[in-house]
Amino acid sequence: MVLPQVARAIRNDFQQAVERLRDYVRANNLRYTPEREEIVRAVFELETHFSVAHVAEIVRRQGGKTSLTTIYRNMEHLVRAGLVNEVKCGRCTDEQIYEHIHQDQHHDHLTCIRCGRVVEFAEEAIEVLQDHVAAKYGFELVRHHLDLQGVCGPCRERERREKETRS
Amino acid sequence: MVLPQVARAIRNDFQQAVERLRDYVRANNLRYTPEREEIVRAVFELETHFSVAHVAEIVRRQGGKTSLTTIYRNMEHLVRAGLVNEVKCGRCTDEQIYEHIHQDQHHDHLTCIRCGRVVEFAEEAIEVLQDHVAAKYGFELVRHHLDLQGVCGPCRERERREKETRS
DNA sequence: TTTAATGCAAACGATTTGCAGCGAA
DNA sequence: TTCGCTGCAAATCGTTTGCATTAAA
Repeated sequence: MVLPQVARAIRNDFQQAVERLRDYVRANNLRYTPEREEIVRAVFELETHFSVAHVAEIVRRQGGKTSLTTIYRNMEHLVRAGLVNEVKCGRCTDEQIYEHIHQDQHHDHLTCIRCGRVVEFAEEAIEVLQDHVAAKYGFELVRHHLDLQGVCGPCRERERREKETRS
Repeated sequence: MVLPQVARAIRNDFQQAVERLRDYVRANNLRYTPEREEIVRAVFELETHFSVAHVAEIVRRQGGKTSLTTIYRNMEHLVRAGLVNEVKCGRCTDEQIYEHIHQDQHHDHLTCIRCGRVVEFAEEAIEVLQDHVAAKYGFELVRHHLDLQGVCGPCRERERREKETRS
């Protein structure tokens, strides 16, 4: 069961997202279709990391019939509208993975290469250094992808035990 | 025309790579085939960033007839052998892009989202912070992918001029 | 001799595209 | 009424796999 405050947060994110989408649509002379709203609703039902296939699943579960094609065609708009980000993470080779953007807050990822667990973190000092680096090479930084990959505590522990058992 | 010192560097990298591959093959009870050497030779003929298709092209250009399938099957080995890295960069959605590893030196990427130019950089301070972050969450850091995306100087300049012309 | 490696063709799976019909503005 | 949007089916395209054959060790 979803906790009340979480439910509220999801609802708020969804409301904000719809708002943004409307602005985006208006600003670009596009059309606000029920399919688009259905997609946004599904997206914000999902955990932060999701694929197009996940979105389609939720859409169907909610009784929607928006086609896969339409979802694909709209992901690009959601990105441009600032609702979601494309994620480049370690084990996302086949499908493109996306994540919500919550009130514009930025974070990076720490991925466990054993169990796949993903931790999100924000480290201001790293951001500052990145700006310095970009400036040093004459670039104006627009965005970045940082994926730290390693072995998480539990997995290290497990591997330690396994090694012990073996010997 | 390739400068002498560059040619020498390429040759050295290739020699070292072959060495490594032999070690890897031996250590894993695999076989050292002419196809594998052909692939490594092609890989080190290429610019640092390349795809499987690029490798195939060079192989063919050099008169080799190693199949695409075999190249695919061997890229994984080259990665494990420490000869190349998989790269996760901004505009590499469709194909997997790889890069050479030169004497184990590490670097990150700064990509221009307009012209696609890629600058490699190494920033020790960022690496240190990454270790801190990983440690904070109980992770043992194995590797990371950092891709800074922005607009490079020339592209900003060009856009500035275009805007002027328009107005 | 053993069995990993190769090449070909077929399979796959994610994403894209052509096109006819639909509907938001 | 216009023209962007949708759905379907077919097309793409990078990558993987099954299988018979070849060759390294």
